[in-house]
Amino acid sequence: MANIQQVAKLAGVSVATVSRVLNGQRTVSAKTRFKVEQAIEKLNYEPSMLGRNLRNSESRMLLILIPAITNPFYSEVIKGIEHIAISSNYNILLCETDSSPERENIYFDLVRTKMADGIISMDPAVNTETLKVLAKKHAIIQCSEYTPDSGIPYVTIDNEKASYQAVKHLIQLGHKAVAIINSDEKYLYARQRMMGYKRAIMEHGLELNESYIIHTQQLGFEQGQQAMRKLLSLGERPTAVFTVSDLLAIGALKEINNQGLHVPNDIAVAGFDKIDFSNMTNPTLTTVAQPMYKMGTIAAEMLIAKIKGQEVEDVILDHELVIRQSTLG
Amino acid sequence: MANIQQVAKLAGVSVATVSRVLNGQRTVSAKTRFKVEQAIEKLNYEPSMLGRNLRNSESRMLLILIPAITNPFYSEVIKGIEHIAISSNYNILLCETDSSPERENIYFDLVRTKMADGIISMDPAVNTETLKVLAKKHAIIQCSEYTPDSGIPYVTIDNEKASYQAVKHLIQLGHKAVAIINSDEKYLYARQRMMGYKRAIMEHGLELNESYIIHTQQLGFEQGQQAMRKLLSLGERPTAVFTVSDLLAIGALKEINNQGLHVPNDIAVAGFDKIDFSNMTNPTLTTVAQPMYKMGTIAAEMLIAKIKGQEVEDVILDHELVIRQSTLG
DNA sequence: TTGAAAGCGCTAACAG
DNA sequence: CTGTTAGCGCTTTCAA
Repeated sequence: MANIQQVAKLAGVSVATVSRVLNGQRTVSAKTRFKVEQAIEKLNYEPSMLGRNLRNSESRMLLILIPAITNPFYSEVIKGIEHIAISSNYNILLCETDSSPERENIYFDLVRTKMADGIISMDPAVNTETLKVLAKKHAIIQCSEYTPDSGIPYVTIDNEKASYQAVKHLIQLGHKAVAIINSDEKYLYARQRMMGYKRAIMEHGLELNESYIIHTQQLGFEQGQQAMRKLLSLGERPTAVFTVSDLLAIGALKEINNQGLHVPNDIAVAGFDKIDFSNMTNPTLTTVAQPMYKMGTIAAEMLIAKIKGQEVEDVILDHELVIRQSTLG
Repeated sequence: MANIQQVAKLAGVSVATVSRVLNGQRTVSAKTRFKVEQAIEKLNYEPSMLGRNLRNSESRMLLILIPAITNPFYSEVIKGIEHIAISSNYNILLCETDSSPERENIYFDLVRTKMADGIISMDPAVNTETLKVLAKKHAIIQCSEYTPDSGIPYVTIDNEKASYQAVKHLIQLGHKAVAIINSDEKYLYARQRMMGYKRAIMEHGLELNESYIIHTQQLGFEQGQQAMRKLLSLGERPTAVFTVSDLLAIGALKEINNQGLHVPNDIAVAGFDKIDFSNMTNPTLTTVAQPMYKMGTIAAEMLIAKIKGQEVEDVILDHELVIRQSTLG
């Protein structure tokens, strides 16, 4: 591997000049530039980022924290982040925390040790205290889940409203027994979506039935099945179910089918996220579309701005209720 | 941010000694070590990887090339890679090529510029020629899709046999009209799986019907739907379909349902990969299980060995036919 | 327009 | 057991 010295020698110039050519500075004469380019070509030279990064005291890496890589919601957001990162000459360090604090801490070290220039945290289970401390010295953005009044900039949607609209949709279809499958309310989004649910129930003069409120530890398919099983075992079972993730909804769908019931005729189901799979089920799933890709691009732009030392504002993106077969009674 | 100099000064030792403590060398007296640790603590010091990496001429990053991050097959493999990487003190640079050569080349630059120590390529559409050239100077492993006789080590499964077994399973259920939805045969795995299909057909004395062979450009849900639509429009439609990905199978399932037919009674369906979703469909999907996580761990181990300069052998892992509802007539 | 030289933060060879 | 020193490959000031 050639280095900048050898290029300089072959071109008969100083390393400074080679560096100038490398960085496209205009203060190099055409003749010199040509000589340098020739030398670069001949030696097959590629500048080492190791040297450049040390000198510039940056890594040009963005650390992305997600709880689980297999969750399609995150995949889509990451696509957006990647798009912006690449065009700004950054790369992505994708890290799966499994919502484990130890793992999380290993990854935080990446920014402490300068291996990453900033963090986009998408993990609802992130240790907020650590994050706040870290945010004092490093560029950090929260995406989707956030920490109010922490001073850490975030991009998200209006979860309360989204949830309200989904539940309202179910109620307007004539449903009076509407259940919710929510995740643990230690998460902000879960609390917000619960508020939306309750507001919709109240505003339409329905009764809040505690047995129609199920909490799950995770947002997966199995949890959806289990939760639905509980709901179906009730004396008076709900006629509609709103779940806070599509995976939960797909699990619920499956369980309803398994018990010989029909969606939406017996029970209507609405999910959240609009992951690709929500359109592959039978029936297709009514769901709240989050602008995942957009969310990713905005988060990346915010982070890069923050790294540059600019001030950034919180962003709340629009969502959209997508009505499909699972609620078309 | 404190650096090693400041720690040395505060501890009253040389930077060399601090470095020794940092790297856990035994040649430091307990007393000195203690002083250094105190200083590190007090200054809240974290060693910069930028300096270390330049000095060691390594980045401790592994570049993972995948065609699409949203494909659950890759997510699972990545989990395996990540597990090994983390325990060997490496990090993952996840790069989505979209099977685009330009994009791919940008990522190859990461290894050329020392931002990554090696590559695990999982992209079937990777430019083999470039990869071969790169492999002369850099550590490269292929995972799942590979290039025979290229000298690039790989980990994969026996695609021909897997395909053969799946099709044989369908035939043994009594099906005589078995179709295959395959991807473009410019890919090795597609050719191998086609061979397995043909062998199964031949060995059981069935006739090879060209109209039962469909090729798709991608492995997604929509392509599965479209392919199935073609098959269903045939005068004599197949009674069983084998697809080379679960997403294709799920698309096929959907299309069959849409046309008012029943799986498996009217048409049996078998997929490939055993992604999580293959168990969420209704009916659940018969599929060939690839050991995705295992494949990831092996690929990572191979790559790290290769980076260390060791010789590595190709690995062929076992697969397994998982029989579920979609073929239980 | 160009070059000399300092230095980013670290590790390791060598000397003591 | 510990310190001195060179140097990894680059960028950037300063001077010419």
